[in-house]
Parts: sequence; C-alpha cells; structure tokens
Amino acid sequence: MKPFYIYNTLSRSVEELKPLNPPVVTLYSCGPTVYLPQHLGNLRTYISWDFLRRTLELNGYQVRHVINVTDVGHMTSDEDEGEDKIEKTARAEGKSPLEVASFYLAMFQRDLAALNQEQPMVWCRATDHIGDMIVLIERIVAAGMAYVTKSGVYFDVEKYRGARRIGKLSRQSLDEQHAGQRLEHSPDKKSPHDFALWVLNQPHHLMQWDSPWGRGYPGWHIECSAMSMKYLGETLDIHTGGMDHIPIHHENEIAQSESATGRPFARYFVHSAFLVGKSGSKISKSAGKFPLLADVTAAGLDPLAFRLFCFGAKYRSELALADEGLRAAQSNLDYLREFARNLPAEAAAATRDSEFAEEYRERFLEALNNDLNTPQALAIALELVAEAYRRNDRTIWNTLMFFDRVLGIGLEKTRAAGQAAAFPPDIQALIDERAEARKGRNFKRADELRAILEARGYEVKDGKGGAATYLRRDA
RNA sequence: GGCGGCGUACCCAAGUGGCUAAGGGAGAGGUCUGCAAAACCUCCAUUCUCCGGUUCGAAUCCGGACGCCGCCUCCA
Repeated sequence: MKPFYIYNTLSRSVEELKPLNPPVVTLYSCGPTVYLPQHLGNLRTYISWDFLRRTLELNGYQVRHVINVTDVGHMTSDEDEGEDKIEKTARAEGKSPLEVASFYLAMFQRDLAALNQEQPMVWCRATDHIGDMIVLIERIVAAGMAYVTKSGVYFDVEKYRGARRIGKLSRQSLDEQHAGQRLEHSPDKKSPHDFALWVLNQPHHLMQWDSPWGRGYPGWHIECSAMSMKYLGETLDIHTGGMDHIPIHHENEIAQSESATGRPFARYFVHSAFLVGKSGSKISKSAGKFPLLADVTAAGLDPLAFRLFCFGAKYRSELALADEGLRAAQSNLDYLREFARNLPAEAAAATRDSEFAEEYRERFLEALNNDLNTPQALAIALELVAEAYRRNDRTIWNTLMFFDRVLGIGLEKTRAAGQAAAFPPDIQALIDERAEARKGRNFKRADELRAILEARGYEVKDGKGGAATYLRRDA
C-alpha cells in the first residue's frame, strides 16, 4: 500500500495517514444544518470528502464514512438563547421543525446524488440520537468537567484547561478569544468560554426532550461527539469539516469527548476551504442570496461539471466561483465523455492498456496521495487522453476507469449509452431524412435538419463518406 | 483588539529553494471536413502584487508595504 499524505490541522502539517485499524479508516464528516437548501459552497465541501474517501478506497482502504445532519439546536442569536434556525424556517413555512429538516435533508441528498457522491455508511440525524447525547453528557458530568445550572448543563472550560490543552486546533488562547465580547452570555455560566451541553428552561423552543436535568434540548457540539463515537468508536481516524469549525465547534468537540473518554478523539482533523464569490467573499447561508446546484443546471451545465470544477482546485484552497471556470469544467467533462463515447470496442475490451498509460496511472495516484492534489490529478487525466489521441492508440480504458473511481463522472455509463444508440421513431425519421439529403448533396436541407436535431437535444457529427453520429447530449 | 488565510497570464488553478513557471477555459493561426462539430498541431506569463534581504540560486525562505478575505455568535 502506498503512503497517503494529508494535512492534519492538529499538527498543522502534512502527515502520512496511519489508521488505527488498517485497512479500515473511520471517517466522520461534520454535516450541515438543514433549514435551507445547501449552497454550492456547502456542496463543495462534501464533494471534497468524497474525493478523500474515493482516494482512500483507491489505495485499498475500507472507509467507514459517517455524515451527520444537524436538525436541532442552532440559535439565531446567542449561543444559548434565541430562536433555533430550523424553528425559524418552520414558523415561516408553517411546518414542523422535523418536516423542515426532512425536506432540506432530502434536497441535500438529491444534490449529492446528482454529483455522484458515494453514499456514506451512515447518515445520522441529531434528533435520532438524543439518548446517546444524554449518556455522553452524563459521562462528562461524572468526570467533573461540567456543571448544572437552571439554564442548562455547561462544559467547564476553565477546569478542562487545567487538565488538558484547549486551543489545540485554533492555536488561540482563551484570553485571546474575547468570547462574549460581541454578545451577551448567560449569567449562569462561570466563564464566557463555557458552552452548553444541554439547554434547560427554554419553553418557547419547539423541540424538547426529557433528560436527567429536566426538559430541554442538546447543545450544538455534543451531537457530533455522541454520533461519531457511536458509529466509529471513541477514537476515530479522520474528522472533517469546514474551516469555520476549527476554532469553536471542533475545539469544543475535542474537549467534551476527551473529557468523557480520556482518549484522543480524532487522530486527524481535516478542514476544507471555502468556495468564494467574485470579490473573494465567502458564500454563506446567512448572507441571504446564495448559488445553488439548480442554478448551475439552469445555466445549461451538467451537475458533474460542478464536480469537476471542484476537482480542479485543492480542497484547502479557496475556490472562486466563476462562470468561466464552470464552463471550463464543462468542457473537460465533454472532452472525457467524448472519448468514452467514441471508444472503439476493441480498445474498451482490452484487458491491458498500452504501456504509455502506466506512467499516467502512477502519477495520478501520486498526486492524490499528496494531500489530495486533485487539480494535478485532473491535469494528468486530461493529458493521458490527449496523448492517446496523439498516438492514435486508444487502449487506455482500464486506466481511465481507474481515474474515474475518484473523478466520479460515470464514464462507463457514458460509454454504454454511446453503444446503445436506439432513437425514438421521430428522431430516427429526422436522422434518415438527413442522411438522404446529404447523400443527394442537399446540404441546405441537411443543415436545417441538423439545427432541428440539435434543438431537440441531439449532438450531430458528420464524418467522411456520409458517416454521421447522433447522440443525446445528456448521455 | 486577537487569530488565520490569500495575492501566479483575460478567467479558473497547480507549483512552496535549482530542469524551459503544470493543466484547463477563453483567444489567434493551421490540419481534417460539403459546412459545422469533435480531435490533433502551433502560438499565447524572461515572469509569479510591490520593495528590500538571505542564498551560488527564490514565485517558493525572512522583513516591510499595499490589496483582498475569513474567524473570534450560528455557518462547509
């Protein structure tokens, strides 16, 4: 097995991955809050984790991937008070919080499917794991790292600071954080840094559960600790999330998890950079208007063009969303598909590729194993195809299939669709008429028919001696 | 106030001490073609925001300036 290197926020350096129990790798991805559609920035993050997972699988690892969904607990204002964002949407749309969450979760999952994301082993929702969270909070309380007040159960950051280190990830000392400077915090908290494990006495909150401390609901961070440990064990290999989770969410997850178990929580923390707008500013839900996958398809682009667009930049670099960039990705997609469609049967059936392809295969894997350098990997894939055209030797299909295990653009499907070219009768009639016209050198009519076919979503390509191919665009 | 990141051609984007600064898109020219498309070939940054420094050698390291952005409240 070749070494796989990944940037670990814990050490701030690229490290070789050494899973706890190889060949299994446990991977937990911090999921989104489902009260609005997930924008392209959110989707980029999950596609990055899909690249990570597929690369690990390409290396022979068995990945146990869990993605959670936050369907309770986010405040609009203070960390402990105020209205839950899901509840806010629920009130606005006249639905129950669970209906809102289910609706946007389904939309999120549809988007990921359209982007050819592999299904995680487990999708877990916070509201299905309240019991697990309560058990974990009890362990933290028993460890003496939390205290109970009338407004909730809080994690005692000061006490934890004495025992271990906080600021492992953000490299910020507590004094530097100025927590509570911009917002009021609960007077019950011993320190503004303390965060809620369980919130009590918020009668207006719609989602409430019974607990040993009274009726209430869980704090935000506890769900990830509880669910990741439940499905992946007390120490997981890789924990992923957006950059924005480094200073608060993941810091707190580590603190509460390690307080409960006394063991390291995650061996590798991997964080992704943002998709940004044209001014370089972050695309975020709270900013009001934000681009969706539906906008990409409405612009006539394939969802997989967005996937390739993301593949074209490193997960740790900000990526600027630009129309020209998306169109470039669509061109790459068309280029690869075109090759797959027109692949001669004998080239597809070959069990061994031509020798020159071998070097590309190695370079591709090497690029990915170097902290997921997807843009380099993409360049290598495109170069291989160009090289095949140049040599007029297309026996590279096995290598392309190898690439597609991470690229995830479904080239096999494209090729199969190219083989089975059965057209609807009306389309076939137009094709036949066009063949006749060309045969009779009636090019004016032939061009008209080409325009009609193209308008119906077919691609028309003429070859020598009256040959022509017709393809559905979306195949 | 603190912490962090970024600035590579018209656009997106690799490269982080040493072969000619990846790759794609756009653009220009060409081959092929009834035309168009696709594909292929050629061209397209003596230079990496700017100014100093270290070094035999820097886009890459150090210092400074300018510009853009993120986080410290929920956010991928």
